[in-house]
Amino acid sequence: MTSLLDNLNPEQLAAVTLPPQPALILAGAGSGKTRVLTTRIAWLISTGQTTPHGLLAVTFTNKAAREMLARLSAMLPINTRGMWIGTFHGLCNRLLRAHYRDAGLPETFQILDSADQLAAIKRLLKALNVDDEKYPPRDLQHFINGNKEAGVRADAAEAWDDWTRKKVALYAEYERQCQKEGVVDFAELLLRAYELLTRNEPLRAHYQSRFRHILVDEFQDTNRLQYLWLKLLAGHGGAEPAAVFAVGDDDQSIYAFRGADVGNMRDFEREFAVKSVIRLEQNYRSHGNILDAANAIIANNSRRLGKNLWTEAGAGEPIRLYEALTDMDEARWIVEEIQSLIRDGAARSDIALLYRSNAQSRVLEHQLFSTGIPYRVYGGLRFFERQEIKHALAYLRLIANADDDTAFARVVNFPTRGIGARSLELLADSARTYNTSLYATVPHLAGRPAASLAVFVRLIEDMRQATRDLPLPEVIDHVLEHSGLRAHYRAEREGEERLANLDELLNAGANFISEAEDPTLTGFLAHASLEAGEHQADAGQEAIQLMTVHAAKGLEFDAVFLTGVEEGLFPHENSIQETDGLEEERRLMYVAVTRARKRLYLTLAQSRMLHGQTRYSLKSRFIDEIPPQLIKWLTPRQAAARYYEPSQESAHRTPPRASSVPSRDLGGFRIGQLVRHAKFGEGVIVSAEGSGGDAKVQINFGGAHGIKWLMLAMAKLEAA
DNA sequence: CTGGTACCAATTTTT
DNA sequence: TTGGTACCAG
Repeated sequence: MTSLLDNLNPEQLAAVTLPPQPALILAGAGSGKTRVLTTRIAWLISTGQTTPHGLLAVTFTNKAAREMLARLSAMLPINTRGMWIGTFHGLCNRLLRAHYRDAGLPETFQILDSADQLAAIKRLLKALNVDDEKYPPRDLQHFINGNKEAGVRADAAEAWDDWTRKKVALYAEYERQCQKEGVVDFAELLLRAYELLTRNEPLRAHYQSRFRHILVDEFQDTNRLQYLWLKLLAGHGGAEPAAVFAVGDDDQSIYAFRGADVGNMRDFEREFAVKSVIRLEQNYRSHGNILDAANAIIANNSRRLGKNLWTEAGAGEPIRLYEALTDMDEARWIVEEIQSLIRDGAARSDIALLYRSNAQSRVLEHQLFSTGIPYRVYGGLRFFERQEIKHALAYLRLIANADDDTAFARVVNFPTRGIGARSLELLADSARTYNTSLYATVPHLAGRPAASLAVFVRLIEDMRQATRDLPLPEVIDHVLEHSGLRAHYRAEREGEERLANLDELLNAGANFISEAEDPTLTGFLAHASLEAGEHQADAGQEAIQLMTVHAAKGLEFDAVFLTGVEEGLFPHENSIQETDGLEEERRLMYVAVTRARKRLYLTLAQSRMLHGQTRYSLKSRFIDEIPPQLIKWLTPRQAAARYYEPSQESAHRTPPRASSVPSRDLGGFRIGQLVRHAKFGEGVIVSAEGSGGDAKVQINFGGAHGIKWLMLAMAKLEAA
């Protein structure tokens, strides 16, 4: 029993053994957060304070939930199956399945992923003849999800102008459509579960008395609705509220753009009158210099809950900084450095290349590829998002729930069976008149298109009959064969991979029934929506790891190359306009830096190809926020000066694409040159117009002043 | 219904 | 530059 608590540091121990009361654990990067969370659960159970049945633990990703379960089984000889440990969406799905009638849903309700939701919205706009220029489907999707995540239904949504009123009306129409089809989107899972518990007193009382302990991971990433859901489930304000154990790090909140609200941490502290705030600041991951840099960067943010990382490990190596001329040079240099790291015995999978935006990966990939270094890029399409898989799932969904119009529309003519846009329009109109689903409307239709539609409906009916009593993998196999999907991809020139993926779907089905708690077709379909597949699989593979900084959250590597550390890129130029955008970028920088265990490289390029044109940028302000003594410049100081400066040093260098820049009389200045302006400070000349006395130059001064056009004659520039 | 082409926009993303 | 989408001809 005590062995459970061995090797915890004092703060971790304090957190794990807190009495049952609201607690907020501020867990810094690499401070053993998951360990504290799982040990807390194990401790609660092994000391008899609760049973596996009496607690609920919630995470954001399936990966985190799985890891928690795995660690828990290693700590305690209990069967974790059936425990309420999972993602917000997974747990809400479970709740809604168990009480589908009370929630007003069909037993086999389907879950729309984001792409399905968008398709459903487009279909709705078409059916209602709405101008999708004025109401872009994407905006509407954002509007609907934003409202749902704030806990606001269409009938409660406020509108001050016609445009918003129309959006609210469309939101209401969308709700109706989903209800009719028996489908729920991701946000709906949460909102529906929340409303179920709000309205159904006995049910609420049941779960409130059952879950006496609620543990929340990554609390800083919760949105408003998730917070309300937790508050409700905890019985906050009641006589015997559950003990909510919230773990998070406000400095690692990087998902505000998708609704995460760090404010929930403060609200939690206040509303739950949290007495125990525990800071986990001892870091077990990185060397001192890296932590010092991270601390220094994040100290520039205001409104922090406050935290400073430290380590017992030594200072370690300095942070290496390399400034290249172009993005290609940057990539070339990185790859050379990687080769030398590998020569020195580094494992490829312990080296990561991080970037702010996905577009940056191309150059890096190109260089790695041509050098023959194995690499892996994270963040592409996931298994259940592939076209052929979505098609197969659509057939399965129709078998489970024929009213699912999104699934219907997806495969009614795939493989092609002569059902064109005309017929579908006709069908959709009819469906509107009868207020039935597309599928159910088919028998009402007359004429030629009706015949081919009827054949399709017949096909689905036959498949449903034939698979009624088959085990899941055989159901899938039957559908693949009889839908014509296999034949279609067999005939396609490059269909081999798709065929292989379809076979993989069979395996997924087989795995599912051997492991799942709900081994039904409906269960499998929910699984496919909620767990689209691993972005972060094959971590053990011997390859260099490439990913965005966002995707790297939670991971760690011996050596990290953070690339493109430039104004405009990181911090991203768009973020400057957003409220608190810069602070979120800084948190992102903090996350990036704290991924490194031993060695951190920051790299940047003076010019970079972006959107088909060359862009010139300055080094990121975040570099200036790192104490200079922690940094080792790998670029000689004079080389860090701009190559296009008319100095002897750079005279022998070939300015890239010099010939493509039209030569103009810019009074001795050149495009790309670093200059100083009396008021705006340092900047790079990005482009120019006119020449001689009329010459105007566009200068990128970085975030504070941005990009400006100036009359050369007036600006009194000097070379910096 | 397929294939071509013209146009546009272009962070970050889990469920 | 790239990728996605939207529209038109065959």
